[in-house]
Amino acid sequence: MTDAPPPSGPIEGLEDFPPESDDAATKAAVIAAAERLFAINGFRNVSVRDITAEAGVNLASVNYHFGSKDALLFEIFRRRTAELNRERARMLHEAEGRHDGRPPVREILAALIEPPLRWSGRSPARRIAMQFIIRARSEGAEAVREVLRTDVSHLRRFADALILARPDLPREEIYWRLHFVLGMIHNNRFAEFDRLHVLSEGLTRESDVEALLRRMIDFAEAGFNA
Amino acid sequence: MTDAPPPSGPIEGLEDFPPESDDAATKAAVIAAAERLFAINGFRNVSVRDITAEAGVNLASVNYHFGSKDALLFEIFRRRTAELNRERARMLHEAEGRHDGRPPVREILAALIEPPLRWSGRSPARRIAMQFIIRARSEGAEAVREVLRTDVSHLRRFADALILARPDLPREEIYWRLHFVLGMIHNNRFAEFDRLHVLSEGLTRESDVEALLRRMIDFAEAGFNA
DNA sequence: GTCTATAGATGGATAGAC
DNA sequence: GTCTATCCATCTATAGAC
Repeated sequence: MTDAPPPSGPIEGLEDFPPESDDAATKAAVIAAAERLFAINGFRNVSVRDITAEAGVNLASVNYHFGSKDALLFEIFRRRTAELNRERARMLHEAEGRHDGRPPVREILAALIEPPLRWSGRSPARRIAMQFIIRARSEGAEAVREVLRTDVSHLRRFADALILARPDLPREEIYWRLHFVLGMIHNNRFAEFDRLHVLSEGLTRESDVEALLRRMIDFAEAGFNA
Repeated sequence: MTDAPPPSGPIEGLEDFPPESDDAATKAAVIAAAERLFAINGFRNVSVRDITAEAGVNLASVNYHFGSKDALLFEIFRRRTAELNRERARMLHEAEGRHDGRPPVREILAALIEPPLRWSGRSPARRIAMQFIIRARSEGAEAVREVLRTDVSHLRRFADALILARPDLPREEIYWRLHFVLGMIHNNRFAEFDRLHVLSEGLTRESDVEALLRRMIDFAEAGFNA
């Protein structure tokens, strides 16, 4: 399963969960290892044994610190999505500041799209975190799916901003178009990029995040203003 | 796992795999049951025991007829996607016939979007089939992912048609926009619809397939022509 | 070709010593 | 809090009688 378990020393992806005690160091190592393995191999292909081996900690520590494998996944998912949505909210807030509380559609969409895109292009740790979120969304256990189905708090303000920006559109239309934009975002998986790469015979390069970002926002804005 | 194992009699979803012999009847029952359970509960939450119980056949028959659980999933996936892509190809072919071999962007996108959308809205069996495809795409085993990554034969003619329709656009741009449209399509899952329903406070009704179809094509066309 | 019984492997979780 | 050893449930896959 894992080909290159890192020895000791600083663990990739740890930067966002700085250990504050010896206890927290173990938790952080487990989280970093689990996030990486889940992101790369998928949830059902990673066992607790894989995680603890990769983290260089004891097999029992997952259950000791998190309660269960599912609870571990859930905790990582909540942390990462909270972090991501904070970035999005901040960008939206800034756009509102620039436009008297009524930013145009393009800036609202940029606030929604940019953070996940930048995560995908920044450090390896960030790319891992983003792929983890994307995979957890579709492969996660019941708890994750429950949150997905019912927690829309982070989307509410985006929907409201869009309604304010386009008061002429029926609200129903706004929601659907937001749904389409989210679909575009969630489709940014490794596998889909690979496929696109094959189809385009190497023409598409997802590593050029700035270009991809511009393309996505152009497309989404035009669709939204159809 | 399964709450209502159907008794004997015609099995839902069987219509597309008409049994041609007694032997094929068992295969068809297994396929129908597996497709339904996978679509509703997800791949990792359905065991071979669940499938054979639901199908009313012997536990061993999955391995006897298909070789393994993974191979069963793979066979259903191949059948269904082949069927779906035949419909898409036919629609594209017809559009080409109407426009001297160079249909406009809107009709090309319609040929891509309409079949999966109509599956989602037609019979319960078709809706199940569509959800199965969507779930298998993200939860499937290695064989499915391998096909996803490398098999682009069904997309090739759509990409070519789009290039022909928009010779002014860089080909790279065409491929990316096609990727965005595919993202919109793949996002039509039960869970996403549920979430949208919560967000819109019941305003969105995915059961109105005609309206959703028009919305999707409008959005995609505008995005493509940005 | 069906079915029962079970092999064989995996993996989540935990007890209990340190 | 860590670690080893191990329990135990679950599941896929198969052997072998019919």
